[in-house]
Amino acid sequence: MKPEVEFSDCMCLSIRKASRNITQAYNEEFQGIGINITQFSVLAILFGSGKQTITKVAHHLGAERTTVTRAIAILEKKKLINIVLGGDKRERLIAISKKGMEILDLARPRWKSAQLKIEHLLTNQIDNLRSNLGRLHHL
Amino acid sequence: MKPEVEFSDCMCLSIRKASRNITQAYNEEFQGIGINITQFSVLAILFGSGKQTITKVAHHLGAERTTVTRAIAILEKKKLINIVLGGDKRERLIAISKKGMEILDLARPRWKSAQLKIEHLLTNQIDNLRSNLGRLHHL
DNA sequence: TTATGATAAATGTATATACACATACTATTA
DNA sequence: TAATAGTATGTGTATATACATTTATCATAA
Repeated sequence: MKPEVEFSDCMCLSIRKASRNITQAYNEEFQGIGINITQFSVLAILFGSGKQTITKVAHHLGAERTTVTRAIAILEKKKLINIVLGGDKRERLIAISKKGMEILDLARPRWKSAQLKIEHLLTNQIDNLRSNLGRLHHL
Repeated sequence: MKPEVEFSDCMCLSIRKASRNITQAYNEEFQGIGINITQFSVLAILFGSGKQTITKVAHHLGAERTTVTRAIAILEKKKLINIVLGGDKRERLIAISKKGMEILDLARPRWKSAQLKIEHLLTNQIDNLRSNLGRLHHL
């Protein structure tokens, strides 16, 4: 009683499972730091690209704007960012705070450690994988 | 003012972004069907492997048990599954319902279409990618 | 048989994600 | 200038995910 379509190779299941696993691996490295990989990625972008709107952060991350809005709210509650109004009163400009910088410094080696573990696991295939993932822009 | 660690190649960001993109691609195919790719995957497992506990469904999916619990609740509300108690009263045995079968039949070609689009996009690299993703078990 | 440990599942809480809709402000055009 | 279109953001709602805790039941050992 086999279905006409073979479901066991569903790419969506594969990628989502991998995404969960990798996310957990990074978050384990972040234990005790006070942020997770999501928050780290926002702080890293603010550090690297400076003060900017939520919409721009979302573009940098390739994430939904409203998803970033919720992430920003969490970072604000933790005092890891500063939010100021610009000339355009629709905008809220987000900047990493002093406390955010301190935590980012703490987190960087943890991120690097997680990154190296993944890279080690995927040796020689990282470039392939990254280029595969990059193609997904066009969906 | 470059950080010591290059963050732009974060594997976690890459995979999560890809996961969101792929999930959206599948869900677009499912528009109008009444289920999404998550629900489809549960129904497909119930169809393929028969009546089983939530814990076993979670194992099949490689997902958190409590995540599956919430997914089951949604499928139950939609009447796409039947839940019965077995001899072991701790267990709830989940089976696909008649209505679930009908929707699964509707959804199968949509799934196949999404799958083919992804595979086409990743031609010749699918096996590489799948084997990469498969390695993530060991994290 | 009773105490204890193991197992299946639900629930509470926090966060991540997507989409529809609402709101406020800016820019442009008639 | 007034009307309209566009932009930045927030909020409501549903679902996905993870982890801690709780509850019910089963299995096993004293």
